Amino acid sequence: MDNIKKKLQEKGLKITPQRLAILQALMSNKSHPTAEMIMEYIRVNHPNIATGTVYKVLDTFIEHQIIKKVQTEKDVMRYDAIMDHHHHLFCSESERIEDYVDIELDELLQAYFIKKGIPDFKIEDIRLHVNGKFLRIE
Amino acid sequence: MDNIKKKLQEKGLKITPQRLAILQALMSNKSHPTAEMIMEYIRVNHPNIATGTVYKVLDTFIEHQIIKKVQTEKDVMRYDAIMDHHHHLFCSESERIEDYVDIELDELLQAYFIKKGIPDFKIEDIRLHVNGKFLRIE
DNA sequence: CTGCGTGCAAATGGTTTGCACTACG
DNA sequence: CGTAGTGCAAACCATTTGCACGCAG
Repeated sequence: MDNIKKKLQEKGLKITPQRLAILQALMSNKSHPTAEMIMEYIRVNHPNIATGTVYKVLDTFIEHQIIKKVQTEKDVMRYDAIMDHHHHLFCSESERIEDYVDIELDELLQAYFIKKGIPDFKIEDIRLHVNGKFLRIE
Repeated sequence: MDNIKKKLQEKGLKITPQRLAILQALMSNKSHPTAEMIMEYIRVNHPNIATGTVYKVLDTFIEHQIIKKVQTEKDVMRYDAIMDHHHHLFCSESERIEDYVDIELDELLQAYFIKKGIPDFKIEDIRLHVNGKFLRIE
């Protein structure tokens, strides 16, 4: 929790109960929640938080690189508090999205593109979208 | 153009001027247009087409696997008529999205994941989101 | 204190929907 | 002809915005 406060301070952001609640929700919840899921989660301890505030706080976090938006084919945005380089596993049968970390793969890709390159394109970042099915229920 | 008609017939879809125009627009336009861009493009020859119709046609095409939605971080959907396996290059400075085909890479990835696998996950499809900058203006 | 952050409610904008009408097969 | 497809306009719904108030620094 102090960890969370420090994160805000480092970025020069004011510490407010709302921001703490939202960031804490995102960090405890690794399921890449939507704005609505976050609101539901924090509403227990934070009944009066406004919808607009949640979106504003999320935008602020994104601007300051504390969280990221996750791309999906649906029209609801999902948010991710893990900023280390990672890929995503998308379930083709549900809304489930999980992180996938694989340093070996990253090195393989890096080596491949250093050797091969893409014409007229400067690569900054490569993310895999792995679509498939989870075999274990969670 | 007959090619386009055949595509619709194969899927058991009725051939209508609207569908032909929309599919033709998508196939001639490799820039992954939004619904609005498609409407603008076909409005020249097709002034009376309804917004709702465009979305319905696009949804029908997606259902019948004639086109795909492209994932972006923005809240507008973009559409892609190229169904062969390919990856995407995203420009970090503009809205430009280009296709990236690389069989060698696909083979590399396939070999890698056959060997390594992902625990409790059955991979169906892997797409790279390559973020970066285009060095040549188009 | 001073202005950034919040709550609220109204506005926005891409997309969807319902229904009567049209036209493809 | 019968039904899938279209046009139109209203509805939807996630997200944004404007503004007055509140609270962190």
